[in-house]
Amino acid sequence: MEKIQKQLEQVVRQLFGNDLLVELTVAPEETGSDYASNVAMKLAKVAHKAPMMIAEEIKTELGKVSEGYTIEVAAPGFLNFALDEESFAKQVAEYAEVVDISSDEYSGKTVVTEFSDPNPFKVLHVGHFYTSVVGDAISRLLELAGAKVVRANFGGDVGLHVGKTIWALLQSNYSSDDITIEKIGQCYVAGTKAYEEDETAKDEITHLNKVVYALADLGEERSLERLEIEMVAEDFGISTAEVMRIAELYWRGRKLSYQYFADFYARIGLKFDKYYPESTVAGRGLTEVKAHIGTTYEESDGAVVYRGEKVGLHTRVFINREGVPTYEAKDVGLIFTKWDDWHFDESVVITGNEQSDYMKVVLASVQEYAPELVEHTQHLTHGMVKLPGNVKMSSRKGNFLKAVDVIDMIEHELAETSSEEARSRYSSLQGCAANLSRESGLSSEEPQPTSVDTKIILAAIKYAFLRYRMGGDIVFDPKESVSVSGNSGVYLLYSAVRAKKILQKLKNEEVNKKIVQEDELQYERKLNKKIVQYAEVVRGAVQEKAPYKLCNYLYELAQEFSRFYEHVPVAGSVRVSERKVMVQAYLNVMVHGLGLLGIEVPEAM
RNA sequence: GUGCCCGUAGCUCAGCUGGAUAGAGCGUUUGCUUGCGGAGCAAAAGGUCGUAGGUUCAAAUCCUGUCGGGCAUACCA
Repeated sequence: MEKIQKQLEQVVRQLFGNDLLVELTVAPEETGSDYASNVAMKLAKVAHKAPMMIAEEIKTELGKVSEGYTIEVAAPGFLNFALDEESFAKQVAEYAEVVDISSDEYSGKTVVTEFSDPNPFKVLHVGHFYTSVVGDAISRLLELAGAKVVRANFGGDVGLHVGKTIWALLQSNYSSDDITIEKIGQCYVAGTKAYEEDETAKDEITHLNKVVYALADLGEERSLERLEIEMVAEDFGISTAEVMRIAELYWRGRKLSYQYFADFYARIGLKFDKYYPESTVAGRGLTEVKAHIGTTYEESDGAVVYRGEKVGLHTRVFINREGVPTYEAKDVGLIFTKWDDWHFDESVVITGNEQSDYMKVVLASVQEYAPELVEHTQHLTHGMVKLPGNVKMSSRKGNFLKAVDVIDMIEHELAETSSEEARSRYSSLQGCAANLSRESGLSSEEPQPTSVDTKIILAAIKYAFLRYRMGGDIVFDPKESVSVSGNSGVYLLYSAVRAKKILQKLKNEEVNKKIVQEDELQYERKLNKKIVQYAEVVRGAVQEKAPYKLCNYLYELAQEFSRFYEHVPVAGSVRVSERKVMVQAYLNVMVHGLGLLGIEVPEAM
């Protein structure tokens, strides 16, 4: 394809002295060709000639150098290219050997990807699952393109939500020994409710929040020292015993939270290179913002704000009137900290789209005094995860879908299946759901080696998240995601496993000649055509940081293989050696592509 | 009010740096099981691409208006 493109560009330049962008696309099926170009029609305007005539001229000229393909002209001026069997065979044979599509677009570059970003003291919900899967897939794509990727995770270990939670924990008289991640989650909901409904509670929480900031500033060790505790107690006018309790609850809860995150990430096969708790960047953010008061930021109503209106945005508060840095200032601190840590060539931040304008304001402010950091930063956003039927989830009320619930839901869906036949078909999946639930007790930060069943369920979920274009809300349908047919991860896995089975069979093959039907060659050709497009698709997916493009391609590829599988015998055929190459190439591409999505292919299903 | 995102088949989505008859899956209807695993394959029905204009040889795609939905819009993250 690249060869055709180059030759075509050359001819266009030669004939028309014009180096406009020559586009080569995959030709529609009915044309019987493989690739198509519309240059002739684009040239019609500048050359003042009929498109068909231009196309014919190009065809004649290109025909002199063309090799391995034939050219046709179609109304109203398309140039269609059909590859010879040998050209296909050669390319497919390369994929059968090894999938080598690494590009150098990012070679030698450092990219920091930031995603997932859960807050300690809050529960991981389905949105974290989604953004984690998407962020990891994008990271993998960038790694393939040669980048050194640093997966970063930014989370609010200080902030109002912590104040609310600790307040409720104190109200419930919990000690640091008997809190669990579940109790913390419940107390966050209770604390939020009190904050909204009870003025006294609101004041207490605001005050408590400042105590927590002070303790976090000291760090775990110092904040538990007698001398420091006495000073904090004096500063905030509360008893040393109370400070002690708060400190213990805080550090214990924080530890439980980070362990809970690590456990979850390990279960889904993901590992972060760097955690940036907000407490570790808040100071830096405060310093940067304060240093630019009067130039970039200004004081207003006792707070420090940035007037986004001057660049078409809105005003946001960076330091509130209590002197506490808001999320804005912490994000400023994070940008500088990342820069100091990695000197990134690119920083990719992935969050929900509700933060779109927020991030613009933060970046616009930093742009004024550290433009080089902002120029290398890209903010990607995604929508919310919704359930079928437009079910809304509210995290404030606590009635939302937890990340682990996703797995439970699938288990539930499977159990609902009523027919005897289907039940037995699903039994292995049920087992794996149970397996995953059990694994929740594990506490290793390394990604867990996954069993066959776990691979299937993770594939189902990850694929269900990744197949949508990023940006808008997505609908997660548990039923469809484990669906054994259609555009699902399970379907892709199944098609790959079938290919494996064919290859295993061929190891002890007996030659049993079968006549090759004419239509079999059509299925071969279609499969080959699809396989050969892989490198191009990956390039596009990397460029646009769009894993969904890869998903779409892999699904179409699996479909093409399934058709081939149904209609074309491999074992025993006189074309067994040629077909073996195709199957091997298909399997290699599928395994490689799914790998880029963070999905593993099991040996059997 | 202002800004951003979205609107394509009953449902969920591709297609959007303009190109050939707008494509998939689910669901519905109908076929295919001595066969490398039927967790599959084949086929049918289903569309005024929200709507009205404009630009162009050519518009789902670009521009403008408009309607509908979502998000953001000062001390949460």
